[in-house]
Amino acid sequence: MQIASVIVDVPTMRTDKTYDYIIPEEWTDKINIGTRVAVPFGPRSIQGFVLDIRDHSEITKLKKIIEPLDLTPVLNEELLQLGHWLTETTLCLKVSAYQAMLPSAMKAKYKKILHLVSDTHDTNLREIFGQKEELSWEEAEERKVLPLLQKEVKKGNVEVRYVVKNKGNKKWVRSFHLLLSWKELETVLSDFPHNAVKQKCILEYFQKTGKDQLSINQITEGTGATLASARSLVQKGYLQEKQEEVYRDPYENRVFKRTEALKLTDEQEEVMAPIVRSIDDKRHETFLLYGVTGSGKTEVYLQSIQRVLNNGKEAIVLVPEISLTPQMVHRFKGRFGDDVAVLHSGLSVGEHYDEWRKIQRKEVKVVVGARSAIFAPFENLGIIIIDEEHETSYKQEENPRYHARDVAIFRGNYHKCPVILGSATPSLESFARAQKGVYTLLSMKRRMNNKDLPKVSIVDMREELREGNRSLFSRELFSKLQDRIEKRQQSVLFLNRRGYSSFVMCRDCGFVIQCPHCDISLTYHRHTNQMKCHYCGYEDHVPTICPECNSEHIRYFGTGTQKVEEEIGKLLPEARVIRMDVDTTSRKGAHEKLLQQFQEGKADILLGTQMIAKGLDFPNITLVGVLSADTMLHLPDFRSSEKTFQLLTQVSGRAGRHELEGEVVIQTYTPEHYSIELAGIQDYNRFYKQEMMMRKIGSYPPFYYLALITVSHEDLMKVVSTTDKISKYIRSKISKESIILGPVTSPIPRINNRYRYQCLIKYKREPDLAKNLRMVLEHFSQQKQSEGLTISIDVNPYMMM
DNA sequence: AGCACGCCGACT
DNA sequence: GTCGGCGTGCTC
Repeated sequence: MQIASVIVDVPTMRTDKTYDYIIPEEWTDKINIGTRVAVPFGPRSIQGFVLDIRDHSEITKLKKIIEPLDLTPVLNEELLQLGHWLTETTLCLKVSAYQAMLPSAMKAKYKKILHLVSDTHDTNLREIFGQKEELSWEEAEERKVLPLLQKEVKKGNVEVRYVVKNKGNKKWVRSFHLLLSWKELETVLSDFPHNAVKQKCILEYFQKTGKDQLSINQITEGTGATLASARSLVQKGYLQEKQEEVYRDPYENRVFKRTEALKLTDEQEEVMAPIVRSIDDKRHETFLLYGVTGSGKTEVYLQSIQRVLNNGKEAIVLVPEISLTPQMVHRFKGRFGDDVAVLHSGLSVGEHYDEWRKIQRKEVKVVVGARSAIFAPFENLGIIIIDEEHETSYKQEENPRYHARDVAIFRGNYHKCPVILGSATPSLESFARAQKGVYTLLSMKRRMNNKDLPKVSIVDMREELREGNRSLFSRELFSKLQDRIEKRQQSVLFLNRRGYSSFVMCRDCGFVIQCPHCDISLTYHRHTNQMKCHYCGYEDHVPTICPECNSEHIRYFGTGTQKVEEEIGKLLPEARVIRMDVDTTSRKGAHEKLLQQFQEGKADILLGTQMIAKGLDFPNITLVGVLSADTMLHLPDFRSSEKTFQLLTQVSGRAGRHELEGEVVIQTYTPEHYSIELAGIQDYNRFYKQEMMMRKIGSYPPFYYLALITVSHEDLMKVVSTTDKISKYIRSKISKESIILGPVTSPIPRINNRYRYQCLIKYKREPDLAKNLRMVLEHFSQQKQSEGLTISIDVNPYMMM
């Protein structure tokens, strides 16, 4: 007898272990390690992952697996190992780890069904069920017969069945297959009964198109006939009806212009050499490809991948979500055509699932995608590339809290293949590792067009104020904007995060309206004239008088993209502006469309947030303006300088990428800050040195590793005491070289009426830390359940909030 | 997570 | 005396 060890889909600590089940005879060849299965668990049935198959079990009262949910295993040996490693390093549950590796379409849905026991003659029950034997739980609830039926369940007249729904994700199309040869068809048509015109039309359509298979849509569109007519032909034995599986193609009807490999520059040749060596030697090596904006990193990626494909292997390319712009997709599809699958959050669940299955069925060789694409189920990986390596979106902010870079290196090790981390502004962690020789540093210092980096001027906005300029634009930026419009060149205006854009404040007493449930200020939204909390979703109208001092001088402050747009409208009425922010790009495809319009020269100014910082590569952009460089500098985050520097450098890189020279204007209230000053002269090396010094002084990464424990509960006292207990426990278990900060309040002390406290651990080497942190989770898991206490642990956090 | 079992208050 | 509240504990 075969026994399967199964991880069940119940995301709690107490069930975070394998449960043994008997594999029924009829499934022995279908159920393998890595297959998803439906299993009984208590009174219900749920989904599980088979992790192991053995011939005995210590458990005596074993149940049987209900059925397999896949024909081929969804997790291979590598992904199983990877899942195990994920749970160990990020302290997450095993189910969460495995689920994170699969498309969300594979997450089971459960359905409860009330089933009428067959020998019941109760007329009342018969009436409720009607002709059917079954009734869905939801329907019973709706018809308000649930309490009655529950009583019948106790009596044994009705039973509750639990069904694991392997969501019908595949898209099927009804199609008809011609069973006649072309010659036979001709004969049949020549003598076709006159009372069946539509049927004749269908056969003639087959003849006309010369296809031996047509979908029902093609038939109805081509002939006006209906399904019934086609079915009649099936009856006559001329056609065969089939269900054909089709992929939903998000890039359907799109032609990608085929591109050829470009001639590499000397610098590109130089960095290619060690990468190619690593590919050909089948040796794992992590490269940090540090190349200034416009130095041609993408071409290096493309040609490395070509090399890998020539060796019969596969490639994963990660790009940050926001830069999954059509431009990047175009370049990959253009070079590798149908060998490319694209995975990103803009796809529907079904589209995502289809792309994933193309990978699983080995129908593609290259994946371009956001963070989770790192789990693409390739079995013969030859290279992993992470573009814009420094981007924080590679870190998942929910369980499992993994960093794609770490997963990439795990997989690179497994497959003995190179991992390339590319950036114009590498993260300090990566650059430090490259300096230490852990990664191999490859540099590209020149732009491909041999143009200098754009000229950057930093404008002190305090000075502007002193001179009486209260507008959003400095005189310098404004005159340059005017100049570009006259010259019919394009400009990009960059504004920081929407969340910090505008808040509501009283001008008399300075009172800022905060969320009643969270300790952060509410954001003003122009289109609804409401204030909204970005953490809990609370919304309210803007008050007409200040709740604090009753003054009427209450208004919104700060600068949102909408406000800038209005101001441009006033100052430069002739300028055509395209605004890109969360509001204008939320509709599917809007992002792409707006960029398209800008590219076609339908606007003079592109105004936007974060999302326009990357990937823009239009020849006519000659001016980039950053309206306020310091908004993110003052965030309570040790990486805020790094983020500011990266952002300013990336944005500046948008200008002058082609023939025309580019200029950049950065407006700031703190021009003396090193991250702004050094971004201005685009001096990464000096920034690196300066920032490393700051990190050393603050005992932050890359000098120390971090682990952050956050405790939250409605009761402040409980939070403080729990965090204190945890801090004391960790202190007792950890070496003297490590630093523990806590308990301290979280940078956002309250979200959704729950108080938040933290304990931050800074360490260099703590082999037992994961074990101890797991102890903390286990120890408090009981309290967690009963009292609603939440404890989250983030190893190597990126968001300190 | 769900669900059963079990022990206390407010009702026919 | 019972219906139903949700605290506790378990699921191979």
